[in-house]
Amino acid sequence: MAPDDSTDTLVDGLVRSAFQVMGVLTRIGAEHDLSLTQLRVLGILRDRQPRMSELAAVLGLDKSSLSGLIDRADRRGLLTRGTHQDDKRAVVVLITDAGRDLTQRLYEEVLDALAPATGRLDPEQRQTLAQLLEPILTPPLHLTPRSAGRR
Amino acid sequence: MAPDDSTDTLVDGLVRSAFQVMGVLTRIGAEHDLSLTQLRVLGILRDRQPRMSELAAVLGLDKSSLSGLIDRADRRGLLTRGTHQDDKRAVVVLITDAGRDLTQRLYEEVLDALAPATGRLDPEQRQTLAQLLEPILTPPLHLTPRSAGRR
DNA sequence: TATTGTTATACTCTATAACTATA
DNA sequence: TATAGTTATAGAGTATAACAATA
Repeated sequence: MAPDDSTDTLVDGLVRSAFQVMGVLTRIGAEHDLSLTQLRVLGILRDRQPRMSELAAVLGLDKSSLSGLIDRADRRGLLTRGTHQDDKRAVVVLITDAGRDLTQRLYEEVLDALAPATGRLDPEQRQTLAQLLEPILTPPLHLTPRSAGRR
Repeated sequence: MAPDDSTDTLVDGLVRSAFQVMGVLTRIGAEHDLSLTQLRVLGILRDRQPRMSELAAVLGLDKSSLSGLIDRADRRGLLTRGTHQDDKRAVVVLITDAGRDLTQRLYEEVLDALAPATGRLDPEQRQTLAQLLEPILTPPLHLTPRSAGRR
């Protein structure tokens, strides 16, 4: 309520940069026949093995929406479904080697695509920018890391 | 190529903040039965009267995709189609008063929704952050402002 | 009874291809 | 001929509702 000028300007910049970044992610995803959501799923699976319901919560989707999404990525061999040790109702989602390889390639393409933008700052400015972004980032929702109880 | 640590960390922050901002925009849009793209269209129309082809270019969509999108927003009275003065093939898109009102309300909701995040910085930090974002933002594609020749 | 996930259904979003009208 | 926009069509993404299996 009663936001000041600095907030206004900041939100404008955040929204514009968000659209710009999403544009890059969408384009790179599309070049590999991946939707933005699938891209995001692969990113999440790099270091987690969530169950369907956890994944749906993180993505802000209904669990029914996830079934088809995971089906399509599964059919392409990017991930697989596994069973949960303790809860026989649950399904855990696991990235495959092929999925991991693709994700790594995509990540490098994103870095390259954003290089002209990030390169307009010097290293010190990049560090400051990253540090200032940190507090505004919501801590990622807790996801069971590397499957329940393991590690 | 050969990105350093500061770039890596920055891109990570930019991507995460992008997903966070998009999450807010998607949710607020959905609460008003608007897709992210429709939200963006309304934002663009606040101060421009682009033709269909220009709008498609800015959004990165095929023009055929835009027809239905504009149809649905038109049916809801948020915008209208007008004719171009010089080119009888062209259609310009205009926001209506109702559309403008809704857009203003949505903008305030976005500010409110992001307030907990932006409030974690003090005004000086907000200003610095906005200034550091500026150089990484692509200048918005040129759109005929306020219809060709007017103003 | 409540929760996990899937399926059936419907609508939006998007692209490709074919079309009409105008340049 | 080329460009602007629409329409037809098809596939992906999403939500709601109903369902089976498990807790």
